[in-house]
Amino acid sequence: MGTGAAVMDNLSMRISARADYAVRAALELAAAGEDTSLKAEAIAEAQGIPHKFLEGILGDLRRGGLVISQRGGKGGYRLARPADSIPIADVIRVADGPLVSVRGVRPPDLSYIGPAESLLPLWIAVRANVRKILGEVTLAHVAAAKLPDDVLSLADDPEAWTNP
Amino acid sequence: MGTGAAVMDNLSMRISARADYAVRAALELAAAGEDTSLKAEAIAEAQGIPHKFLEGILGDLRRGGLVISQRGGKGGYRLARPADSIPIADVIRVADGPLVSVRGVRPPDLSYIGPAESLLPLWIAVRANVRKILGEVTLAHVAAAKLPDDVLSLADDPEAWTNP
DNA sequence: AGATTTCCTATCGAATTACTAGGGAAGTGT
DNA sequence: ACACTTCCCTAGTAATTCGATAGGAAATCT
Repeated sequence: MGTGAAVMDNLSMRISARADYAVRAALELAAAGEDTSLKAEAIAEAQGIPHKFLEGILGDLRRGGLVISQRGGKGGYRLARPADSIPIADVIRVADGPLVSVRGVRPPDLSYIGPAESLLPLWIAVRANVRKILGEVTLAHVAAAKLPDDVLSLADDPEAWTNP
Repeated sequence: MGTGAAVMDNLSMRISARADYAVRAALELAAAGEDTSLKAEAIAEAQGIPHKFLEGILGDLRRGGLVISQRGGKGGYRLARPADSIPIADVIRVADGPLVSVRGVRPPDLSYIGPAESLLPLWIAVRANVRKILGEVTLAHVAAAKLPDDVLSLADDPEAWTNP
């Protein structure tokens, strides 16, 4: 579980508890295999996620078509597709909902004037780049601890781990 | 304005009003030139930013060493350094805090277990990527509407402007 | 002095986030 | 039929954050 500084945050890019929990739950399912069902309680236990909170998130994953559920004694959740066909981006999107915004306004609706005119293409570029990574890396990659080389090389740069 | 996709859905990437306003104010100063002072009210007017709100943001930029202020009749704000030596990342960080966070915690302070172990390097890679762009593009680039080629090519990909 | 403009503190409502509570619906084994 | 399990749904809530506003003190110019 993530223990550490309870500092302020929230800047240009932030991954919410919901998104983080959703990905970790999906990874647990990926590790169990496409044909094995896990109960919400077991996932919550394994990843240290509040169980009732997780239930809501798993509901989102189900409605998003990423996960299949079954109730009753032998019930639980399992992945709807092979883990190598589910990018991390999908999980985050389904759990966290529509959420690309500048000041709560969607980019196409922004009007920048004067010297700020080129700001929009910049935001778009950043977003495209983030999506390139999270759309390329799948649950299978992370669960097997085998990230694609280009992603790994980004993370290997020592400067990437420093503060600001 | 381009009314392209109505739902610019996607990953949890959000630029706060504070960060957006801070960058736009800095761009206005960049356009004015390093030696020209602009009054907060003038910047607020030019960019359509609530003037009292902007005052607080400019205070942050000053404390962050990006801007120099002068009070009194001929006072105002001006850049502390040449516009081509101030990356957008610096402005956002100073105005809004760290650039990327997971659940309010900065990536290096997270700890993951089980199949989620490789999540940390993934977040680090994403963060490094965001930093690469926003650390490369300066106020001068945006104010002159001349983004670096590699950034421009990312934004030019039509798919970058569409939905999931 | 008098006008101007930054600077500081304090407050506010609305929204969002991360969770909690309780109970009903659907499925399973005896 | 019955008990038990597990998902499913709706509400609520405490804490924080966000965007914005107000009033006035301190500095600087003419």
